[in-house]
Amino acid sequence: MTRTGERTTVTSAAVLDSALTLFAELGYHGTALSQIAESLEVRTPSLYNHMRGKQGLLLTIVRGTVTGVLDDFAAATDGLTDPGDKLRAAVRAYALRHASHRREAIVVNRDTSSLDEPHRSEMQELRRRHDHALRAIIEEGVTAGRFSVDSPALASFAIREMCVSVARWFRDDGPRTADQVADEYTDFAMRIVGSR
Amino acid sequence: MTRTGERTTVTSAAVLDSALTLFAELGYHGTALSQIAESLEVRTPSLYNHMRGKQGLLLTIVRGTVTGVLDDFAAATDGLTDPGDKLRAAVRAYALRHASHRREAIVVNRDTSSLDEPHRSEMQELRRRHDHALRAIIEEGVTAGRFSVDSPALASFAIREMCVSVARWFRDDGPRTADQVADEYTDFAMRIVGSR
DNA sequence: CCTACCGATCGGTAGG
DNA sequence: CCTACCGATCGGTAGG
Repeated sequence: MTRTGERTTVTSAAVLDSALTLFAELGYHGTALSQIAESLEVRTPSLYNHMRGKQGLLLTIVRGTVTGVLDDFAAATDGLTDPGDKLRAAVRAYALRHASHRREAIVVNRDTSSLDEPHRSEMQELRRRHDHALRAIIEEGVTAGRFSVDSPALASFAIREMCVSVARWFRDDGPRTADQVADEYTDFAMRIVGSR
Repeated sequence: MTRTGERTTVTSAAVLDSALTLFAELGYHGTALSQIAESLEVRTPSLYNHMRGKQGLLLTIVRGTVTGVLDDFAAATDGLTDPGDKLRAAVRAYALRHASHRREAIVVNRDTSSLDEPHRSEMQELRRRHDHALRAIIEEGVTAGRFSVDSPALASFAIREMCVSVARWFRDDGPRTADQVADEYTDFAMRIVGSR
């Protein structure tokens, strides 16, 4: 059935996946709906059977990713009480996500600001929530005398961005698995906060 | 002479500065030349007396920044032989630049890929050169038994992106000076590589 | 799923 | 520095 010129019915998931790839590569404003249509071998108007519009695609991508990050964080740290254990688990989950959902991470980081209001503010608020949760762990560790860092805020920024960068260079066919990278970045994070 | 409705003659530098601000805020593809013109209180065609075109603005920004990064690196590490000293100096210069040239850093990181060929490849090559130089210091330190890190490549990525992130949150009117931030990030870098 | 088409806006040029 | 204007392309709609 998979012969040349075949006609695969387009689905919402396929449109979203194509948007994800193109937004990640060319940016939201650098991608035309005609390119998404072309990659799916349909005409642009046909896309409107599977999406609300260009903004809708971006919102779906961003919302799904930021809520996923928050869910990851909650699941990873659930039940843990030691600040070291919590930081390790939180960073590991965050780094792992950036290796396994590279396109999503790139789009969220570059294009969340291209969302129309009120969605932009909503999504930025959700991102801040994760930011604060990570910082709280570091502050907790400092207070408990387990971490040694001058500014928890700076350490938190540094750790976050370090993880985000994984999305930009990780390759599935590279020399390291996502797990290995996540482990190594977790070690970096523990070193940054001076864990002992 | 600075009364309302005044007519300040537009210069190339003014066009570039306005482009820098708008590209950093809205992205290259998200910025229209009409917005740059509006911010300078002239009509769009007038811009062409001071630039080659939109691509020319982007190239000027990117080229100036990446060569500046390379020059910073050379000046900072010149004459140093100890890997610890070299890494400290290189990271300090890189972090400092991201605090003091925020807009440039944001544009280079987000929009270098929007450059037309052959400039895109040229600029990416220059960025790689800095990348390799930083990594070489780490490898040197590991070989000399001064640093302790599993993968110099991963550590190098982590340190670079950590510095880049400074451009995204640093404020001149914030609680920390650029120097203080650079110092703290340098310490983070030394911790990441396990300097001893 | 398509063709036909919309108004808006884009970067850029002509010509003064 | 401007007005006038260019072709191209954008996201999206009508209507089937």
